[in-house]
Amino acid sequence: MLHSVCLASSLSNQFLSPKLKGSIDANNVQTPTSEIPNTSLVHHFSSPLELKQAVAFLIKTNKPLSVLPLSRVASLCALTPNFPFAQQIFNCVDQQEVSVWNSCLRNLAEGPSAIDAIFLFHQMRSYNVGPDCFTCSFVLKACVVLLDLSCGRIVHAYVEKLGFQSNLVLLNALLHLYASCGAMADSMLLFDKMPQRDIVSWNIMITQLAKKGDADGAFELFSQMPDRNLRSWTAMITGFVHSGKPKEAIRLFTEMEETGLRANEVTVVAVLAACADLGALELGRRIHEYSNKSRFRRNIHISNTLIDMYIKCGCLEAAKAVFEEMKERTIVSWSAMIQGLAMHGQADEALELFNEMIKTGVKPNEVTFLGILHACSHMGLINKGREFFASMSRDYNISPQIEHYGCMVDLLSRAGLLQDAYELITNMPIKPNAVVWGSFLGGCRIQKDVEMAEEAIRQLGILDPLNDGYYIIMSNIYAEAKRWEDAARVRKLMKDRGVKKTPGWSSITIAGVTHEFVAGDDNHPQSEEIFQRWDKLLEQMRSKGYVPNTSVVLLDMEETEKEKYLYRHSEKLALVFGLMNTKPGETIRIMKNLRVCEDCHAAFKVISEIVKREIVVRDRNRFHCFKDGFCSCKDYW
DNA sequence: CTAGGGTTAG
Repeated sequence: MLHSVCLASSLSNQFLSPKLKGSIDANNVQTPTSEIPNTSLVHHFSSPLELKQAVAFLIKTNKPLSVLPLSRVASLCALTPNFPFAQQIFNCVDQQEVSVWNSCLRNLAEGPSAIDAIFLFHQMRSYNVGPDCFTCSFVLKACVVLLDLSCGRIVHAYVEKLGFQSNLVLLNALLHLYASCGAMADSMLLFDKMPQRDIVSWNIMITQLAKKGDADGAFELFSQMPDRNLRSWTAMITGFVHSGKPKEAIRLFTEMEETGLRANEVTVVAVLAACADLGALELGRRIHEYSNKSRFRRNIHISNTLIDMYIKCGCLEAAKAVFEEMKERTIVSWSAMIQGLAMHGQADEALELFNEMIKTGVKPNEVTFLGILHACSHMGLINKGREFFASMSRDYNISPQIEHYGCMVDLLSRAGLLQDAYELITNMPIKPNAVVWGSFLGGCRIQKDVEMAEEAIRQLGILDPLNDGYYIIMSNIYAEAKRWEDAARVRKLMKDRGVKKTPGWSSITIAGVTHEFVAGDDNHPQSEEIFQRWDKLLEQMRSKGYVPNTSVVLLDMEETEKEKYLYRHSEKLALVFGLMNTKPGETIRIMKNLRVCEDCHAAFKVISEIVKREIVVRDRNRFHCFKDGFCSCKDYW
């Protein structure tokens, strides 16, 4: 961080004049004892007082002032007009020397106070010092950090005025700046009219387009570019992941490997993130091995992403193993692990981990609390949840965001405290969004409270009228209350508004091939066998006391018809297919895009006992791990 | 002497 430039030879003569030496009375400044070679103070001072101490220390101990890092001295003085010696010190600097300004700018732009670089740049202009291309480069860097578009435009004007139009480094920095400030049109315009481009120009555009969610546009550029390096591939893979296209990300990664390029740390992180989204455990494991074999095995980003990948693939134990063997952990590692335990319904362990984290001296952030609140919500720990919610602002000065309120509403309404939840919604300082009302609606369904649900759906009709999920829940609530006309009315409303129901699907991956099932699916080549196997299983299930719960079927029809529907739910098809195509005793892993259905949940518990297998289901909210007739969610979900 | 692009938890 402190790459200060020492102009060793010239500093004592040119920079700190005898006049200055005289102006600091070394005997009146408290300095560390001279026995300690206080290199840290001499090199790393960050306040005027420390600079004063450093100068006094050097004078007192008869050391050359030339060891002081010029750029720090100058930037400190330039930025601290109240410092009594600032002007004098500053006057000793050759103010017309652009390299001195550049050194200061570089340090500031790279450090935590990029805003000072901008300030210094303006001051430099007021001293009538002409910027050169390095000045522009450093200032642009600060502009990107601060998203300071207007300063960036000033620099752009200099670039034009000073004739740097063909300097690719500067043009690329401008591309980056415009795009990251949201001025994508300016960025594209510049990109289009650039006399020439290099690989960096293309990579910037790919990254930025993908960040804006335009993965197709990014891929078009990726396909067009004349040359690609590892960063191009990585940028595009990351772009697909961020645009919710993990399959494309993995396909591209495979293609990259075929060209003979080897993934580096960043590529590995991107691919692991794709595996996490897809639940692609086998590939994830392969990448883990590859990463361990490579020299970048101790990369903290990779470990963090591995934790997330294993969690999202349902391998809590593997995630724990990665977490345990990390030598250093960041808040991301802790938060990911806590969130993972929450997703798997292990609230006690999540809270334990939180305490351990606090003991280690790591400060929680807003994401950590989201994980903790999730844990409480998934296990119905009402008082603990309330306590943590209060604690986050009181003890850690983190004000709850809309997501935290969403968690609390979920926690309260799921636990049956609909009134408390409603009060929280109406009293919260932020305008409740669709997610908040959606959580409330979900609670209403569990509590079978039609009236409250109607209030929620009114709000949701305004906040998120195109989201099919809310209509489905409402219609479900009516259906469960046997209010078929109302249920039909909601369905019609949905149709009138042109809202399409998201088709539910479940998938299972066997030997690297992912098989997807939708409800009633008879397209799979093994459909007949699946249905037969299910009928056999059903007999065993009935003898264990399984009774089909036809109330989850929304349509008004005969009971036997309902059962038929029920038995063709996508998760059941995927499970039976899995049982048929894996070895006895092997864990079955299923993914579902929606929440798992109640009847399937009951059925899976019984089946896990009959077939003596662990069945792990990842639904859109959390994991259910079925084993010996029980589910890890303890039926609270 | 000095400059530009790709990374993790919700």
